[in-house]
Amino acid sequence: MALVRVRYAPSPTGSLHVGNARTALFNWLFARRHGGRFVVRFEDTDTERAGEEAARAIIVALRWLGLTWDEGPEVGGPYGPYFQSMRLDLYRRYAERLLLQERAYECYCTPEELEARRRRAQAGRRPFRYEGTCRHLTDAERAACRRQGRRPALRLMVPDTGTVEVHDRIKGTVSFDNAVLDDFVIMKSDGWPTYNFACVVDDHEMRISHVIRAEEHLSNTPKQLHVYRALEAEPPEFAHLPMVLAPDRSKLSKRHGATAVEEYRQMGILPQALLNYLLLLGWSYDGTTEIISLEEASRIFDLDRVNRTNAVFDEDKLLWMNHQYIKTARLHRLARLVVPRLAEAGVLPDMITLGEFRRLRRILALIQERMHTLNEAPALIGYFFGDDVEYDPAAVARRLAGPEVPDILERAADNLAAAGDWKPDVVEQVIRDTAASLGVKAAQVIHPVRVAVTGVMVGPGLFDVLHLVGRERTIRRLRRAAARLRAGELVATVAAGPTDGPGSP
RNA sequence: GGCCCAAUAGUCUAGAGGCCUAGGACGCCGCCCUCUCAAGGCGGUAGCACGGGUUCGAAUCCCGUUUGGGCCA
Repeated sequence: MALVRVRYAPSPTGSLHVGNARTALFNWLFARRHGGRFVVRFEDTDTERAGEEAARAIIVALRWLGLTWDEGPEVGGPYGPYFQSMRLDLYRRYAERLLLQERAYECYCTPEELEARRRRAQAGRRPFRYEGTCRHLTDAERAACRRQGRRPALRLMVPDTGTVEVHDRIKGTVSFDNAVLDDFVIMKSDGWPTYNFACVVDDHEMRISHVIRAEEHLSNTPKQLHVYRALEAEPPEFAHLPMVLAPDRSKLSKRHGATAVEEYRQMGILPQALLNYLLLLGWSYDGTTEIISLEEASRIFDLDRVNRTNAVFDEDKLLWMNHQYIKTARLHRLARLVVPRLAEAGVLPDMITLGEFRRLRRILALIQERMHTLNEAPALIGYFFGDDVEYDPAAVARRLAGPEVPDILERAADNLAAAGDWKPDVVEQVIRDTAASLGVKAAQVIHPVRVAVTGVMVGPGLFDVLHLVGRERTIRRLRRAAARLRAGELVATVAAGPTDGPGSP
């Protein structure tokens, strides 16, 4: 195979959509797999909507995902610039050549005239197709139009018989009747190229060998093939990816919730997890293997295992995938990821000491397998920090409501204060001894102590929790909770609160 | 409306004529483990859109219908 050169060519009209991220990923992987080059360029000829800000957002998102490009914005390359709006001269040169070679012609029909014809066709239940009105204008007629102040668009001459065949790596051979095509516009009267023209000129100029893009472009491909033909250029290979859809099988849009890579970043999704999830949307390795790193994927990915059916974006599975990556993340890395979110939640200061960082790592070891997204971190580990805890009313009602609870808590506090080394197994022994001396089951001590110290009913094993919460903090919270219970504070809160549990003994 | 693509459980997928009484995963349900919640282990739920062909034999090939998606308008 000749040098593989692929491109991701987004239109900068918003943030990076997850469907587009998958397209970028497949291109990136294909380039890696075949030792090729991955090019990024912005198709910003739709001046109304395209924006610099959007381009920036897309660049940031691609960087965050780790989909680096060999040529493109910010990195440059031999075929730049990589914004179509900066390549207008090029399109004009190509267009002029086609005009000279009489493969394209000037069209002076105004939008109003075309619209009228379109309506007439619709009324007659006929598909609208530009009939080549201006194909055979004489020089004099053209001059007359220009004198009226009309500016021409440029149309490509398309044969009206025969077929064009798209040889697609994924769809197979797809053929289109030329009869359904018309002499489409390649340069608009305002001097800007149309999508199908600029795209082909760029792919040709940039020596793109494989065009891997979403299926929505399949219907554009016959037109593009006509442009290649007119340019006497060799078309690249095409591969049209199935679409990524919303749960209701419509196009994934804002009303379905998060659609942008950036939103998933904010939700606490890891880039590796998002990439892995996206990889499985339309591609599979053996039908069984699911956890595949980018590195691994870049060795085994290929187009022949891309399927042809549209896929629904399933957030539940993404969350599961994220959990897989969080579970197995190295603690050091996880800690670094989580610090900003803890700071934001006010659990930790922005800057923490090395000692605190180390303690955080040990805390994370306890909860990493129950964390599905990074932003669950504050709720999961907030109680390891600070003086006081917030009590979940339901937890208080369920575990602290009994009349014997204050005694149990104080007894536990006393015994823990007198304990030897503050280690998990020592803590465990003390708690079990406390239960024994009180003549109750261990669970009757464990549950109230957990709620008194952490404020919630759920969490890792209690002895590990107490160990890392720390002796002083543990004892302080136990005594304080006992006192507040005696004063009727905590229970009163519950009685007045909306969540009144059964209040078990 | 015209053209194009597709069709395996709620979702992602394996399957390229007999290996399929259809495999894996998410979700959901149950059990085990257990100080709780997770995690983990075990088990379960649920599918070849429909109708015709071809063939000794079809999830797999062909045609049609239906449904979904895309492009153009």
